[in-house]
Amino acid sequence: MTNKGPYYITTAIAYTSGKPHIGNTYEIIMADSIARYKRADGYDVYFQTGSDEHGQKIEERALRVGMTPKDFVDEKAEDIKRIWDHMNTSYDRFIRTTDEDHERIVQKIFKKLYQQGDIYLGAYSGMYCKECEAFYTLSQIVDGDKCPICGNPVHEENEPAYFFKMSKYVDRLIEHINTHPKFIQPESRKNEMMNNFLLPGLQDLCVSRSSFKWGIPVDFDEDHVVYVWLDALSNYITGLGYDPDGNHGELYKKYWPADLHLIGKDIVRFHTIYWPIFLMALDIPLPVEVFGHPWLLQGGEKMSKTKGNVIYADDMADIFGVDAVRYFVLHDMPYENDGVITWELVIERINSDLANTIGNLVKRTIAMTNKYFDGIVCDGKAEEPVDEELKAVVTGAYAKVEEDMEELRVSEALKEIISVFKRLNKYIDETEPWVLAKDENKKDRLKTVLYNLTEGIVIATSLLAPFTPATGERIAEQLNTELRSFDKLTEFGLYPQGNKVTDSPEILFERLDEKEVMEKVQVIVEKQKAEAAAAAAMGDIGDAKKEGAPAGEGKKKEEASPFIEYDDFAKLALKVGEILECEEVEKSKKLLCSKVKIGEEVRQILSGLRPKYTAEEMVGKKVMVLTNLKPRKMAGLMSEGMLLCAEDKDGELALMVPEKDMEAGSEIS
RNA sequence: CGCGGGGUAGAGCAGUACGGUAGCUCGUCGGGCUCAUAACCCGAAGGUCAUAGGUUCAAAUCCUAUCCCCGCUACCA
Repeated sequence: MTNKGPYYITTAIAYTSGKPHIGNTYEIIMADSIARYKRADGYDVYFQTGSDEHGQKIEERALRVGMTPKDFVDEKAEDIKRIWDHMNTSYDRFIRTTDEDHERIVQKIFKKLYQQGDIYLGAYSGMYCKECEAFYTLSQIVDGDKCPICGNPVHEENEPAYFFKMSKYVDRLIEHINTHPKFIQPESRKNEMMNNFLLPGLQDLCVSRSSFKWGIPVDFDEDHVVYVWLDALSNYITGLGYDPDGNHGELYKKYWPADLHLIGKDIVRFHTIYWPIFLMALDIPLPVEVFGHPWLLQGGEKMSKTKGNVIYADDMADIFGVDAVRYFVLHDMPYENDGVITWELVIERINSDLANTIGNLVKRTIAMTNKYFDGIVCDGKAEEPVDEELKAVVTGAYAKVEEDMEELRVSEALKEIISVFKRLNKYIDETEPWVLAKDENKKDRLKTVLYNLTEGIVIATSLLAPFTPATGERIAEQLNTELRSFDKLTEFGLYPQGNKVTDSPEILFERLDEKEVMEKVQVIVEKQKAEAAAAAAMGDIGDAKKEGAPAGEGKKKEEASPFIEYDDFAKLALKVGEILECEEVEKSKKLLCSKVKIGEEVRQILSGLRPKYTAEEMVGKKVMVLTNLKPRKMAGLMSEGMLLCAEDKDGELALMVPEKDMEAGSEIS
C-alpha cells in the first residue's frame, strides 16, 4: 500500500468533571472513524485524545467529596478512558494534563512567552458576586449592578493575573483565516469568529490565576497557576514531544502541524483564535483544519440528569452493542446542524440499516453459498449484463466515499456505503439464485452470482470497517477473508477462487423489538433520576447553581430563576372544552368522568370534583382543559386531560369557564 | 436595525453558489419473491418547499418584507 504521508488528528481533551454522555462520546467516535479511515486509505496516522484535569471547578468538587484533586481526576480520567476504550477507539495516546511531560513543557511555554513579551502581568478586574463567587462581564450585569443569577449587588474586584497580548497577532490571524478557507469548518463558525471577535478587536486573554491552586504552577511566580486554556490547548503539541527549546521529539517532527482538531462547536473560539495565536507566538505552524462539530440533542433538548434524559454511550452499548452505537451517532449527526437522538430513532436505524440491510444480506449470501456449493465461492465466468451495473456501483463506491470523507461528511459517507449493500440485496432479486439452483445448466451462472455477491460484500465491508470496526472483522471472518486496503477497492474480483465461507453464519445484528428495548430504557431512566435525586440530597444542587453562574450558560440560568420562560408556558396546550356527558365513577368517592368535546374530538377526562359538582350540573359547561397532559388511568378509567379548577382555602372548588361563550376547541393562551 | 445558521411529506434529512418534472431514509398501504433476521425486491399514497409580495415564459432555488427556531456576542474547561 502506498504511504500517503503523516496524518495527525486530535479530539478535544475531555474535562474531568463528570461522566461524558453520548453527545460528548460522539466526538471520539467520529475521530476514531476518521483515524481508521485514513489508515486504511494509506496515511500514517497519529491519533491523540485525553483529559483536561485542572481548574477551580475540579478543585472544588474534589474538596466537597473529600478527595485530593489528583485522586479525583485520576478516578474521572479512568472513567473517561474506560468509555473511550469501550467504544473501541484506536487512539495512540491518551494524554492527561497532569502528565509530567505535559506540565513541564507547559511551564516552559509559559516562561518563553513571558520572556519574549507576549505575556505580561496585569490585573484581572471584573464585576464580582460574593454570593455566587463568580465574575461577570458588564454585559451580563442586570439593573446596573445586580448579579444575573442571584440578584445580589456585584462590585468590582481585582486579581493579579498574567495576560496574553492577543492584539499583536490579530492581523496575522485574520490574514491566515482568509487565505486558508479550510482552517475553520464548517464555514458558519468562521463567520461567528470573524464578526464577533476578530474584526471588532480582540481583548487580551487572561492566562493565569491566583485565586486557586489546582493547576500547573507558573515556575517564576509561585502565586499563579497557568489558566486552563493555555494549559489544555498545549496538549496537542506536548503530547508529541514539542520543546520550546527546539529539542523536539520524533513524533513532533513527524506529525506537527495537526491535520485536524476535531472539537465541539462550543469551543471553536479557543481553537481558532487563542490556539493559533499561541502557536504564532511560539513560531510554529498552525493546524490545517479545525472542525467544530454540532451536538446530538435528546429529542431536540439538551440532556440533563434531572430530566432523566441523558443517554450514555455505555448504557446504549449494553443494549445495542458498540458498533450499533457508533453507527447511529455517525449516521444521524448532520454536518452543520445539531442532530437528534431518541431511543426510538436508534432502534429504527439499527433495524433498518444494520439488521435488515447489512446483516441479512451477509447471512443470506452465506446461507446460499452453503446450500448450493457447500460454502465454496468460485466464479463460474457466466456473466450477464446485470453484473456490469453491480460492479460499477461496488467499485465506484470508494471514490464517492472518499469525496465525502475529504469534507468530513461522515454521515453522507455512511449513506453511500449503505447504498452499496442495498444494491447487493437488489442484485439477489434480479438474479434469483433459488431459480438458478433448480436448473442444472445454470450452475455456472449461480456460481458467478454468488461470487459477485461475496466480492461485493467484501468491498463494501472494507469501506464500512472504519466506522464499525468489530462488524468489519466479523464479516471478514465469516467470509474467511481479509478486508481490503483502500487502494484495492476499485478492483473487482480479488476474492480468492475456491475459498470456503463459514458453514455457521451468525446473526450480525439482531432485530430489535421496540417494546422490549423501551422496557430496558425505562430501567435506565429510573436509575438516572434516582441518582440525580441522591446527588441533590448530597448537596450537589448547590454546585449545579454555580455551574449556571458563568457567562454563556444561559439555559442553566432558568433553573435558578423564580420565573419560567414563555417557552415553558407554551408547552401547555390549553383549550376550551364542552362537557357533553358526565357520570360518577363508581369505584371512587370523588371522581367524575366527563366526555369533553374539544374541537373535533371527544375526550374522556376524570376529575375529582365530587361532591362540589354533581354529574348533572357538569353537562353543557364550557371549561378550560389542559389537553396535552399525559393520559393516565384513574380508578380503572383512562383520563386524557385535566379540567382546570380553582380551590380556596376551605376546599371550595370552581371550574374555570370562559368569560364569553367560546367554541369548544378554542385555544387558550 | 449586533453577527451567523435554519424553517422542504407522519419522523429524520438532501436539494438552494450555475432558476426548468420536488428527492432520500424510516414509517404507512398494495404487490412480488421465498435464499434470508416478519427479511429482501417493486409500486402507491402523502408536501400550496414558514408567510406575504416581487423579478421571470418558469422560483424550494433570485429580490423585498414579515413570523418562528437555533448558535455566537469574550476570559466559563
